[in-house]
Formats: sequence, C-alpha cells, structure tokens
Amino acid sequence: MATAKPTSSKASAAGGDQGQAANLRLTRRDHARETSEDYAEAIAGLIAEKGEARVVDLAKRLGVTHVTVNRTIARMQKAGYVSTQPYRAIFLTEPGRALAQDCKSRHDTVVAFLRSLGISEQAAEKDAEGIEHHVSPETLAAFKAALKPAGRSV
Amino acid sequence: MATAKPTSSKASAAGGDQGQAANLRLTRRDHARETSEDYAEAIAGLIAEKGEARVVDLAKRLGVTHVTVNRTIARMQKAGYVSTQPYRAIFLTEPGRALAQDCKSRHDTVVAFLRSLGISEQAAEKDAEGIEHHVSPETLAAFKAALKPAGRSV
DNA sequence: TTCATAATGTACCATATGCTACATTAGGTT
DNA sequence: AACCTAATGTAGCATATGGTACATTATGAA
Repeated sequence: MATAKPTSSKASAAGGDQGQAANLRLTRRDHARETSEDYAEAIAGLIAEKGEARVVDLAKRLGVTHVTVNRTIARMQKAGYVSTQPYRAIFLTEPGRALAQDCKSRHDTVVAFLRSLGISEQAAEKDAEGIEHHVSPETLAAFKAALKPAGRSV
Repeated sequence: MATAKPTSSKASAAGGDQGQAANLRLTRRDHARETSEDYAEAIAGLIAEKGEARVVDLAKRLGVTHVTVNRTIARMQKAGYVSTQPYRAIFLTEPGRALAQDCKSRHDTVVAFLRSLGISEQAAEKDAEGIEHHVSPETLAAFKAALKPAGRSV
C-alpha cells in the first residue's frame, strides 16, 4: 500500500520516500558543517574588526560559553580551517578564509533578498542565520536574480 | 590580559554581538524541535497514506535507522506529541497533529514560493526541508503575500 | 501449533553541542 | 618580583542525533 498516494505534488516530485529521505538525511548530516560556517564567519568578522579573534570574543558573539568555543575550534583546527596555539588568538587558514567569505556572501544575499520582500531588518537577520545554510546554488542564484532585475551581472 | 578597557572598536561591535548571539543561539537550540517537526510531518503523511505509521516506515521516509526513530519517538511521546505502545503503530496526539499541520502548511508555502522564483521542483523540495524550520511568521507572511499579489487576504 | 521472518526493542558505542566547576596561563599593576 | 584578574584550558556531566549488533515480539505461512 505504500504506493505513494499522490499527496499533492510532493510524492510525484520527490519520488516518494526515497527522495524525501535523502533530503532530510542531508539536512541533518550538515549540522556540524553549519557550525563550522558560523564560526568561520564570526572569526573573519572579529579579525576584520579587531585584528584577531579571541576565544572570549567568539563566545560572546556566538552566544555560547568559552568551553564550547574551545572544543569547536579544536575540531576546526583538525579539519584545517583554523590555526591556533594554546592561550593565543585564532586565525583562519586559507580554506577557512574561503569558507568564511562564501558564507558571508550567502548571508548577505539572503538578508538582502528578505529585505527586498519588505521583511524587517531584525527578522531578516534572524531568519537568514537559519536559512543561509540551506540555500542551494540554484536558489541562491534565484535570490540574486530577483535582486537585480535590471541586469547588473556581477 | 586585555583588561577590556580599550573598547574602541569593541564598543561598536558589542551591540552587534548581542543581537547576532541571540540569533545563533536560538538557531541551535531548536535542532531538537526541528526533528520533532520532521517526525510529526512524516507521521501525519504516513497515517494519511496507509492509515498508520510504523517505525520501519518512518525510518525509510526519514532516512535513518529504526533505532534512531525509536529513540526520537520515545522523546516525542514524553513531550506529548505522539502516543504508542510497544510493537504497535505510532499515532499523533492533538498537539502532535497541530504541529504536523503547521509544518506542512509552512513547508508547502516555502516550496510554492521557491517554485514561483523559477526554482526547480527538486531543488525547491530539498531547500524547503532545510528552510522551513527557520522562517519566522513575518517571513512566512511575506512569502504568502508574494504568492498572492492579487490580494486574497488568506 | 510450529516456525520463519519481519518488525520492534535494547545495549552499547560515537560524535556534536551545550553546560558548570575548577585549574592554569598571560599580562598588566603594584 | 609578586600579585591579581581576565583569558584560556581541562574534567566531567547532560542531551540529541546517528550507528551496529543482538534480543525479543508479532504475524502470517506451513
């Protein structure tokens, strides 16, 4: 009976359980990556603002304790995104800088797009934090296109 | 170190930190809720399609093993969203049904909105899975408004 | 009724995220 | 130099999510 009764357009589009399963699986598997992206973006921001990123500043900005920051930074260092030494500041490696830049670009696009819909700055920023990690290149392109109907090609 | 006195560049960033910190904190704290939402939606779908939701079907649809489903269902039962008995099917409670309905509505709105931007059905479905949990009421309303430029006030 | 198999449950492991409490280090002050 | 304090590090706990391996139950077939 699992013969996928046409639940609106969902079943036909996703190919039933298989399709949706893949979507959800990917969504969940990427939580760690999302964290790394948030950290990379925050580190880049701090470096831009004050020249270096300290654990305590990251904790403040990310809304977690310094302990959580410490562990995440350790993981990111193992993954090659940051470099740091005990009791020293945290710096981005090349891959880390690329990650941060990519994230900031996406973040800004999402915020600008939401703002263009008339959404308040507060809500746009808040929603963008959650949404920016889930926009595919195709959707991001559509957002950009909607922002530049005139034709600036950037 | 850093007696926190020279708040030259910090002052301007301080207010920003607070706001962003709150955004990120909320985003992360809600991962468990997102899971419950996905499960509620999947259970509702299975009940609609086959009359009952079994662990094995949920596992297939959500792309995880039956063990993961089992544990999550236990948590959701404790939270009052579902009711079930050993070796029996899973049913939604009233709060569970409300949650599922709310999620499906949001999901459909997000998909429709993305589709209206010209995004493919596959990408729209995939992105919606990740985005639907992060759209505020304000943004959701904006999506709906963009879908109904004629003026039907919902 | 017996039995084979699928479904479900349980035990145990791993990672990621978050915390509190406490230990250690760095840097400026005295 | 000694000292104080903020910053950093570490130990241990908790929850959520994911898994494999194995035990148990349900259920239809023989």
